[in-house]
Amino acid sequence: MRNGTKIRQRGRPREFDSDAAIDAAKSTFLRNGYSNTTLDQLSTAMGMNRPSLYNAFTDKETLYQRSLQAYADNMAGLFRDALEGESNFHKAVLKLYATALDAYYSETGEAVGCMVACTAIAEAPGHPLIRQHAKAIMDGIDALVARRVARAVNEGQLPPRTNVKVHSRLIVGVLHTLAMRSRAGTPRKVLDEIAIQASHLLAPPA
Amino acid sequence: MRNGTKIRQRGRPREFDSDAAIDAAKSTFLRNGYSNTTLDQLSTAMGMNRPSLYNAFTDKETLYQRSLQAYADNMAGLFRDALEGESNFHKAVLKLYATALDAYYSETGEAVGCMVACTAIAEAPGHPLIRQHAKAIMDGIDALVARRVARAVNEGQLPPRTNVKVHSRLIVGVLHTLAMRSRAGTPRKVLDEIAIQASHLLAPPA
DNA sequence: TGTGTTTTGTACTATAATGAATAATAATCC
DNA sequence: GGATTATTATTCATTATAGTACAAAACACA
Repeated sequence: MRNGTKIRQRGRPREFDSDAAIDAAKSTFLRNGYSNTTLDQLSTAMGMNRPSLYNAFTDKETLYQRSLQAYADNMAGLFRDALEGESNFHKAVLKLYATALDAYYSETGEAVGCMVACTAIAEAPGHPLIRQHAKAIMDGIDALVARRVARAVNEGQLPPRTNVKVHSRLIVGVLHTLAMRSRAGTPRKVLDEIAIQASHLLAPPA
Repeated sequence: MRNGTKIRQRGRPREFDSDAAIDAAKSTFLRNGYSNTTLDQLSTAMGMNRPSLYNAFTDKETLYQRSLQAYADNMAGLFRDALEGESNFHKAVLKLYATALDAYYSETGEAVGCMVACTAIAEAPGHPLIRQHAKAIMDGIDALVARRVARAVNEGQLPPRTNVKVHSRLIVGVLHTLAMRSRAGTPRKVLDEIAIQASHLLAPPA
């Protein structure tokens, strides 16, 4: 189904690139949230009209889920690279936070935070599917970090009695506050300080 | 203007209690978020029809701001009591987190998290006034905690070189992840563990 | 060249949302 | 009791929003 590797279809060819369209939807949803985004905004941003949009992505909620998953996949990749690329655990956590902040502040100078923490969670009580999806993504990030924490324990960079699960959730918890605060308008400099201090407490250097 | 201490007005008396109405609006907004809440839902929950609602509270955004402020005032009071009521800093932080979790899980068994973190922040990019309001409330909570942290430093329960501002923001940051995770559907037991572990790291006992 | 297939674009429908106009109602003040 | 004032209840106007019907367009295949 993905656009890059697709075989020529039978009928009239699509005039949009599926990945680019999802990417545009992602940015729109990330900025405006789910409920506050209209299909007109989406179809404009995605460069396709509503019937094409419905034909390709079923409806608003499905499109949101697709966008959310794309966002999560991308962020998980970035986080994994940050964590696994550094053998020093302290530096790995520092890099994790720097990577997150780069993403949270990326969109055209306006801080938007994290799509999961700042848009999906808001819809949780009213949209069970979105809640479950958000929960699953958060669990995935926890697990990603847990693997790195377990390695740090094995390599003696964290005490052997460390509760890996809980400790990972605390490390991820800092991502949550960074997301919140960035979207609230806190200057990046302040969040850099928080990230550095957090990495000292949660991943003591040497 | 508040209802409890009000002098008899001239015309027909109001049939609703202002505080109770705001409280109902608060619950509705907290659960559904700002954009996903309709004025019909609000007027039903508040037990008044739309014209009365508009007459009393101007419009949706103003009503939201009033509700948000009421929520923030209430939570700030609870947090202050939790922090100041305990002379032992570790226990104070534990109590802070327990207080927060009680609130995040309060509404009829369904976890709703924090109104600021989970509904106001979502609207931040599209509604500058809500963003500023949320930022101000978060700064207030930071300051509240900072006072308690400064006291802990003075009383030798934290090292003298502690960066009070940053450390407070980390303590508050744990509230953010608790809010996120509760609304995502994480069982309370898990969040209790996170809270305990966080208080050990951020407010070491003795 | 013609047929079948899928997408596009225009236009439309039904519904839901915010907000307001108006008249009836219930109190105070004189 | 009559005037004044503020609130309530009904109703409505305007806009916008999600989703769709239908015909024209652009391709593959034969």
